[in-house]
Amino acid sequence: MSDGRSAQVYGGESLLFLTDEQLRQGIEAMFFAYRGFTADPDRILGEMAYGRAHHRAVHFINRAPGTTVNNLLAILGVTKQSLNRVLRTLIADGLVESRVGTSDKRERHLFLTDPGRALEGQLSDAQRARMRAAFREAGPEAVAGFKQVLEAMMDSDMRRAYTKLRDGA
Amino acid sequence: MSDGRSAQVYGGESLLFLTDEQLRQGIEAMFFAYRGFTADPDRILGEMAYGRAHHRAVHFINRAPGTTVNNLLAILGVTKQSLNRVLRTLIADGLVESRVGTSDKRERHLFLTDPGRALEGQLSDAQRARMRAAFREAGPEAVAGFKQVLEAMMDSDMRRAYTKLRDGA
DNA sequence: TTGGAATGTCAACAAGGCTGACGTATGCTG
DNA sequence: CAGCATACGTCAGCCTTGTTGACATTCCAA
Repeated sequence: MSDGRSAQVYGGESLLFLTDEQLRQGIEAMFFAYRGFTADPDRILGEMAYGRAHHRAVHFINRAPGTTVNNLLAILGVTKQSLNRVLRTLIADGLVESRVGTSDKRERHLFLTDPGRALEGQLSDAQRARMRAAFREAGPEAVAGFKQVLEAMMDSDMRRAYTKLRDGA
Repeated sequence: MSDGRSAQVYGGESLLFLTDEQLRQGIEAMFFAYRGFTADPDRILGEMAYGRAHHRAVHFINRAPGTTVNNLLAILGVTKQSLNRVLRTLIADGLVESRVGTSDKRERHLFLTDPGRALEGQLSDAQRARMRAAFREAGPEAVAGFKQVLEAMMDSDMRRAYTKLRDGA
């Protein structure tokens, strides 16, 4: 598997993009790019008492207002204790509102307040700016390929969450 | 910036791939895909006393044998205290060897031992398997686009490190 | 009415970032 | 040679964010 021969030409089809060397490039590209991807919001969050976990929570609450805690848990892939710690501070600081469910009163539905929306906007503006610059530099076809590969890289659970968010909130 | 109008058609050129909606998809794709990207090595590491930080160190030492501590520091983007904690355990466990430099005796050159190479192989086999499946599913053109966008998303420092590793170790 | 689901909370812990301070060995430069 | 800079290691302490385990509460549903 790591003998560097995983991309022999066989069946008459060139698979040079599957060499270990190509795969290693992809791995390192993901590593370095993810750093850039999080750098701008991290800078903003560093000036406050918040971290990346707060950003993620705020992002997905904004994305799907009224989502339940359990729902958010599944998307973020952390324990309820971890998420709860983050949510508690966001609620205490008045950025997130938690409303008891109407049909099922066990559930809590989460919403951003105005200040919460303001923070979300600030963070995602920064992140979008970098994404926009990268998309513009690479061009539409590259962007399509970028999304295809990323989607194929997800665990099936995450892929379902991703496409669900994408195709209709 | 977040008014959803950032992708008007102007100058006669369609920029529909730059809508806030498209950018948000890219952001979420990065988030979900990165989880998949790290999942397999994390599972392996979880069974040992190691974490993601050890994986990163081992990866880049394998990638550039004899690299110095300072060099690795720059690539990983962490403090020397953070890296040192990781390196100390790897050296103590006999996975990494640290040799005093010959020309400059202040420098330490880092190498994987045989057991170190074995671990690196195990981790990168797992990570490559997922990357290979994703590349195969998406196809060569998507892979090219994937790399283009990721490269464009990096900070310039990281981009330099990435291309340097890519074009000639 | 009872079991289970959804939520919240407390405690304890670990990984892995960070800063600051300090020490040592080595290299370079005036 | 003296002095400053560089490379590295280390100690101490802090933060965020993840984990497990235990337990209480609330409420739906069989």
